[in-house]
Amino acid sequence: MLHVGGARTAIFNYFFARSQGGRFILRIEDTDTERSKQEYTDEILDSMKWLGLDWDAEPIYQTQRFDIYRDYVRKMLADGTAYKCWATAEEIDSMRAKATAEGKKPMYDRRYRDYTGAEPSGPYVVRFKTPLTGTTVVHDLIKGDVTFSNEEIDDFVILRSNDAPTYNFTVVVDDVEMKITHVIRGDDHLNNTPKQILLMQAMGFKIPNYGHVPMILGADKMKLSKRHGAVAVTNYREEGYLPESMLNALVRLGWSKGDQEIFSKSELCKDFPLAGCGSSPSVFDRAKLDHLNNHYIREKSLEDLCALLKKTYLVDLSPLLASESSRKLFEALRERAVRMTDFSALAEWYLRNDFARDEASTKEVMATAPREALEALATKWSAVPDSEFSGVKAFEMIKETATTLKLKIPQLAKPVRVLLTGTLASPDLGIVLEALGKTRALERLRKV
RNA sequence: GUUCCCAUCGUCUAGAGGCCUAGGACACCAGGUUUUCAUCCUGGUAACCGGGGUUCGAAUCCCCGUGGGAACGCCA
Repeated sequence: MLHVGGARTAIFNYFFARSQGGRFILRIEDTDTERSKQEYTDEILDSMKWLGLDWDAEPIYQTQRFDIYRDYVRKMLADGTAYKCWATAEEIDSMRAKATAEGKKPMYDRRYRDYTGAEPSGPYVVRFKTPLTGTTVVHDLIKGDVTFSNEEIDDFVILRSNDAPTYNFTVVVDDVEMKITHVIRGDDHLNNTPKQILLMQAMGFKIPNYGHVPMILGADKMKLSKRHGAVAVTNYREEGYLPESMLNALVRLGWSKGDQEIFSKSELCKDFPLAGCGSSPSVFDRAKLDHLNNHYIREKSLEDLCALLKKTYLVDLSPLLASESSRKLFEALRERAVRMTDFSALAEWYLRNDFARDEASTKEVMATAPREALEALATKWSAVPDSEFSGVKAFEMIKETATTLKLKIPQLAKPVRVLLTGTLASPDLGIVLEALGKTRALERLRKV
């Protein structure tokens, strides 16, 4: 799945590429043939499309380029910058245990690095002959220069015993072959970067620019994981968030431009200064996402909302588009919807006559409801000719009735609201009445 | 454990030595508007991790400490 961290990285890459007039290319790093599945890739592509991160050209799958990587491995073997290693898993485990016991980093002990004897039979991997001395500096666009001592870096595996190349090797080959100018990724990769630079140097490649963005953490400041609730982009779509909100929320995580909070996709495509990236990790906040989502829902036309609700959330609000009065109601609902999934509950009382009621508030309000006032109101409403019944007029009658019977307006308005909508939290009564119309309003009022 | 990264309100952040009595947004609280809830308007609470330097002056630069994160795989 594409989780929010990955999505944020993709967003930074996308806007950086677009704002620079560059190309944004999607590469599927599926070299772990045991674990990669097309359905996972499909979900990622689906999430990218939903966010509106359109990529240039066809995605490149690394599994289709294995021959290319193997050629490079052969070359390195031939020029002595890589070597075969026959160490077994058990041997490597004990090497690491030994190193740890000595207070060192768990590493391979390089026992086959200079091996010149006869090649043992049995499986082997190919390892990179990492320089034993010196330092490697990552000139990071976000973190600045980061220096690594080469002796900290293992003779890592570049070709597995099943003949599949590893991530650190394939990305190096591809970054160069695909002429990648900027590599922007999570800072969990910062430690990989010197390995990749060393490989590039060994193969005589030009080093691209790197930028490592800080991670996104859960509310407990731990690495974001499933126990923090929704982490997949598709979860958020299901929960009723708009791609605009997601994009806006994610782009402001670890990046800013002065005090600006609202950013549109087109604006970011024109201008996305990398200098706006911060260097400390950030916590993803649902409350802020909610706020943004309400903001973007309000910006949508009723037609767009209706189409989106039908397509993605299987909710049909087209009856609300039908008349002037129901459109006014739709507009009022749009103001209060935080998530797209809120609409069906918000509009239910209008769409169905057997709508669900909020039992608690109904009971409470109706217990003290002024029966005679409700009846008087019903009589007044029914006396109005159908063609002259309006929300404004019907609401005026509520006020009149209340005043005449020496009631405070809310004493009558509250029960009316509950009877009409089943809840105390509904839009303006004038709008409700106008949308409902005389017949339905009366029907509900008489259900005392 | 080792290496690397990071450290401003609860959260996202502004801040590139004097403009900082530390600004904005979300959340929260209070008041106002309103026929309810919400919206909307007004106001409020709330932060520079600690200690040393450097400097006339430090949230900003340096060092140490502390805390957090990441990496150390025949995962990516």
